[in-house]
Amino acid sequence: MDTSSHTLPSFSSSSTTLGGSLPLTSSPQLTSSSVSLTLSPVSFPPSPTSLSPATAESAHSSSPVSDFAASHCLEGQSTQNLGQVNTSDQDDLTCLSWLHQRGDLLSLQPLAKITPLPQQQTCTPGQLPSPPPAPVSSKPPYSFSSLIFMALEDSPQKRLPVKDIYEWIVSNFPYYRTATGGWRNSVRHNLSLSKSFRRIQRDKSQSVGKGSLWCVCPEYRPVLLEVLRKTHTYHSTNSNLINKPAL
DNA sequence: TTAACTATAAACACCG
DNA sequence: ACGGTGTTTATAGTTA
Repeated sequence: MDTSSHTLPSFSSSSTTLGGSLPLTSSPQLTSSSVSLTLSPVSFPPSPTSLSPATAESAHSSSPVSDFAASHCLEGQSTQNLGQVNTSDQDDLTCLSWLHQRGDLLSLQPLAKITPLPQQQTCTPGQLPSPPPAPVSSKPPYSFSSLIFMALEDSPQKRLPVKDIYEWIVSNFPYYRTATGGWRNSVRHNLSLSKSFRRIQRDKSQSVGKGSLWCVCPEYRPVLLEVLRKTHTYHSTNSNLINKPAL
């Protein structure tokens, strides 16, 4: 089985969340020149989730995500890597390196700042105001790849163990607080299959708990960011047409 | 209709 | 033995 076809954070709008059943109700917002993400406070009345801290903080240009977006540079990685995709990747049918060559990633329209969820404060204490709690009945519009991406970007070290990724998602997307455990399997599945994420073997001397640390592959960062941008654009465009509850 | 992609479920192996 | 983690396979749904 060719797993490569499953590994990319595709930004084709064909995903279940992005272009599929359109279960969404939240409205992620991407901002301007920093290509950062912000949440729309009112676009989706039944907005259950909000674009996480990543998006929220980006409004302040202070979150890891926004920092990344602004700098287009990964921790320990120079920007040159962003445009670099090795030959093997380019040969890959699923290679999305062309995205890196696009010049419109910095030309997103500015959007309204959002009000972050209260849970976000648990992740980034002291940085965000407390918005009213969002309903938990609707599924967030983000693919698991996006969720993982946001979680990793929001971590100080840009890397997290699976357990912390779970916690970040639950903290920022209340839907998953009550969702059945299958989504965790999906998270692990995504981490394992997606080229966007890389496993970092923990230093045994520092190892606390099980598992490895995961980080975003720098060359796929723009791709993941584009996924978020497209998600945002899609839902912004259709917010007045689509208001379908999650499954 | 087909390909591509994502979500979900399940099975299995490994490790602490 | 158990639970968490990581990998792999299979299947279904959706869009282009």
